[in-house]
Amino acid sequence: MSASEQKGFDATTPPQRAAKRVSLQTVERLSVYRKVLEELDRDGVENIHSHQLAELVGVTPAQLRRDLASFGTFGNIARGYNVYQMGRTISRILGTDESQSVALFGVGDLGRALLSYRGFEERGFHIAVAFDVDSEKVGRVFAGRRCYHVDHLEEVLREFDVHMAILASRPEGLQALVDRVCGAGVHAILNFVPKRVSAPGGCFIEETDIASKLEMLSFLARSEAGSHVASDAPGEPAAEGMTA
Amino acid sequence: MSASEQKGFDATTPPQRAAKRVSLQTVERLSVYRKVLEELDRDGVENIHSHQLAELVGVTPAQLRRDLASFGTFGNIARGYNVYQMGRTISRILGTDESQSVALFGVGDLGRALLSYRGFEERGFHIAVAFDVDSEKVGRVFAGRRCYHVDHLEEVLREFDVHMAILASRPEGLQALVDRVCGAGVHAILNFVPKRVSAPGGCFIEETDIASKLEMLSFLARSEAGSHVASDAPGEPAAEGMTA
DNA sequence: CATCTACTGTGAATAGAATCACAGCCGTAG
DNA sequence: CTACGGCTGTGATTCTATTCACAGTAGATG
Repeated sequence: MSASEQKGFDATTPPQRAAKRVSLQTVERLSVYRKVLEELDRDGVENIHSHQLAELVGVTPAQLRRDLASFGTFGNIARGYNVYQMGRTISRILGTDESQSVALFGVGDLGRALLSYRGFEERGFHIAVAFDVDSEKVGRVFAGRRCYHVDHLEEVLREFDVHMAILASRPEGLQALVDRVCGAGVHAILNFVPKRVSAPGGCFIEETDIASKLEMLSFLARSEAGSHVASDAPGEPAAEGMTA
Repeated sequence: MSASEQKGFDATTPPQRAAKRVSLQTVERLSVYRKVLEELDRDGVENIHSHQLAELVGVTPAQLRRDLASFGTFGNIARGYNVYQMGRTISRILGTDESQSVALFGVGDLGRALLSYRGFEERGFHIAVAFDVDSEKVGRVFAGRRCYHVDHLEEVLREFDVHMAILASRPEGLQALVDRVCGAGVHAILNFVPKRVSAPGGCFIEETDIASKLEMLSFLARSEAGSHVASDAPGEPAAEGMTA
C-alpha cells in the first residue's frame, strides 16, 4: 500500500509543541541534515539509514538519532528515513517551509553581496527590502530591491510584513537601530557588524563575525597542527579519534 | 618601579606550549574578549576586573577567568587585568599579532565584498591574492588584488607566502579545489560555500553557512519566542537568567 | 609596618551534551 | 506462517563545559 511508503513518519505533528528542550547545537545540525537531505533527494535517493546520513554530515549515528528524537519519531525501522519527507519535516521545524521576508540594513559592499546571494532564496528567505542612511543610496534599486531611508523603517517593515532583519551597516548607532527594529516587530536579527549589541526581550540576535572565524583558524593552524586542542568541528580528527 | 606596572603578566610565556587542551568554544570567546579589550583600550581604560569585562562580553566572570587560565596567569590580583597587555597577549595566542596573508578563491559578489571588507586588515589578516576560473576575471585587479587563474595556485601561493584561504567560489569541484589548496601548503580554510567538504589531514576547515544562521533564527523566533529552547548565545536570557 | 579588602586562579561540584548499548519492532525470506 | 536480521528510539553512562566557592595574595590604608 502507498501508506506503507510513509509509515513511521508521525513527526508531522506540530513541531512547535512536540519538543521539550532543544539545544542550539541541535538546531544547527538540523540545518545541515536538511541541506544534505536535499542533495540526496536531487540525486534520487529515497531512503537512508542513520549511519549513512550521519557519515555524510560528519556526526555519529547516535547523535543524529538523538537530534531527531527531540522532535518526534522520524524513521521507519527497517527502511530508515524517507529522504524527501524528512527534508520537508525539518524545514517545517525550522520554519522555512514557506518563504519569509527579510530586511537588510546597510547597502555597502557586504550588503550588496548579500542582496545577490542566491543561497537565501533557495532556503526560504527573501530579502524583500533594504535600508540605508546614505542619501546616494536611498531611493535606488539594488538587485531588484528598493532602498529606503532608515527613518521610515517602521512603515516599510509593516508594509512588507517583515519579521527578520540582517544588519550589514556601519557600527555607529547600531544599538539604537536594533532597538528600533525590534520595536517594529522584528523578532530575529542576523548581525554581521563586528560590534556587540544586546537585544530587547523577545528578540533574538545571532552574531556572525567573519574575522573571528579566521582568528579561530589562525589559532588552530598555529597550535602545532592542533596537538593540544580538543578537536571538534574541523576535519582533522578523522586521523585518530573517529573510526578507531 | 616600572616593572610593577606589568607584574603578574607572565602569560607572555609562549602560548603554544602553555596549554593542555583548549576547547574551540574557549578560542571563540578569546576572540570576543580581544575585540572588547581593543574598544576599551581606545576608550582609554587601563585596567579592568574579570566581572566588568565578563559583563561587557556577556559571560560569567568564572568562565572568563577559566578561559584565560588555559593560557597562563594574566591578572594582577588587586588591579585586575591590564587592558592593553591582555589584548596583545590574546593576539599572540590567536596568532594574529602580526599580519598573515590570505588567499581568496572566487571573485563573485561575495568574494568582492570580502576583498573590500575592512575588518580583516584590522584583525591581522590581509587578502593578498585572489583566484577564479572565469577568464573575464583572471588578470584583472579587484580592490588592489590581482586575480589569478586557479590553475596556477601552487606557484602563486608560494610566491605570496600564503597559508590560509577563504573559499567563496561555485560549489562545483570544491572538494578537488580543497585538496589542491591543502597540498599547496594551506593549513586553514574558511569556507563560505554551502557545500560540505572534508579536509586532508593536518588541515582545518571552518564552515560559514550564512543561510544556516537564518534558519536557526527562524526556528528560535517561531518557537513561541524560545519557550522550549535551552537559551544560549542569543540576547534573550538577559530578561531572567542573568542578573537575577 | 601591620591590617584589611576584595580579586584572581583553581579544586570541587554541577549541569549539559555526546555516546553506548539494548529492547522492541518491521520487513523479509524460507 | 514462523524465524531471523538489523535498524530505530531511548535509558544509562561517560565525557565535557560551566559554575561554585574559597585559599592565597597584592595592594591600599592608617
